[in-house]
Amino acid sequence: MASVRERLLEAAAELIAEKGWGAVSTRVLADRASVGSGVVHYHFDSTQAVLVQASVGALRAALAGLPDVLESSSTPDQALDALLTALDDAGGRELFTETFLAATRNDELRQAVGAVLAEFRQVLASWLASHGVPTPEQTAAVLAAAIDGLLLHRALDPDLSRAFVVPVLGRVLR
Amino acid sequence: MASVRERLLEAAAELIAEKGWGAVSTRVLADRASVGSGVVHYHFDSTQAVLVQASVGALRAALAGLPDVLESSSTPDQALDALLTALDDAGGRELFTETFLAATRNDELRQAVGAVLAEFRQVLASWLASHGVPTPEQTAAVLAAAIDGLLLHRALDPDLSRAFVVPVLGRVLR
DNA sequence: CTCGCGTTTGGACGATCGTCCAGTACGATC
DNA sequence: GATCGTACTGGACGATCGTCCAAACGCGAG
Repeated sequence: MASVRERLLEAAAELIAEKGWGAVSTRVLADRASVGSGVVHYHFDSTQAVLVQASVGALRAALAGLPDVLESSSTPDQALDALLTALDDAGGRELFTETFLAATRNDELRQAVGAVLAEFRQVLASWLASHGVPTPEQTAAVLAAAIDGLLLHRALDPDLSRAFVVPVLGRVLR
Repeated sequence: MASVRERLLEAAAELIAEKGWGAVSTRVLADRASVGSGVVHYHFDSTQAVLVQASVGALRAALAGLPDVLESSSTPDQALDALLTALDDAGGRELFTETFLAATRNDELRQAVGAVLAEFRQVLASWLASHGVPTPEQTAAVLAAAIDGLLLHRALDPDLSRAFVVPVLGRVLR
């Protein structure tokens, strides 16, 4: 069984995606991790701190998986498809959107998210550059934003499948 | 002075963008509208109902402005630029993202947002079609999602200006 | 002036919030 | 077996939550 600290972080990531950042309370969090409510403030300074660490951790985990996803793709369209698939699996789709939104209202979180996003763009840009995509930095930045928007819209509209999206969004990679 | 009902809806739209959907409370809402706290439940069934009506109203208002924005553009890139400008001005950038996110957790809101989104896509698709953009329906759907993602990322990264974005995203319109 | 009605107020209610803390459980050390 | 420190429990605290309601207000009709 994972440590209590890890269980709390896992529970936090689940609950942010499920109920929204503002609706994750100390007791709901402790219940989901199957621990007493007091343990949250034993391992963390505040309930907000758990949410910040959990969401940033999820972002970093997704970033760590990026090189593998890109390595296994030989064309830009394949990479786009693989990217969408990978992000779909990585925790609830809503987790990333919730984290970005919370980052606009919390300076510490904004800095951490900004750092992860910058590295995401850099990794993506260098792959794009080595595969002949023009203006790789700008393309990577816009692509990152577009993918975030797609994660959000797909939660509302199941028709927005990868097969539907890739042929269109793939045009920015030419 | 606008009616109390209208002031409450305005205040709700402001506060959703400012503090997040889950952090708009009955009393904060009443304070912002400069009314007593009880008046919220005189005009509306619940605090959630105010948020739903306010956010859907803002979405519809943005939709109503779309034809004018498109009419005044002659090229796809111009339209994209005008679209980003218009949405920047329409209430806090975070309002749309918050609304979409809340819609994934509230069936009534999901339906209303889905209807507005469908009409947005349809209007945009027919403009794209008449300006020679291929696969206009799919392009409109992906463009709508990409624009939402850009609104979110721009809140975190001021470098993501229109001049930066349009040349890249404009490639999907070719 | 007085009535009646739509509007608004501010406080009461129980539930839940974040945080804190006295107390318990338990393995390691002597 | 006694002692200790870490990990954890569950309840107490005051603040705030959504909702409801008795009372007061403003104003046109009679």
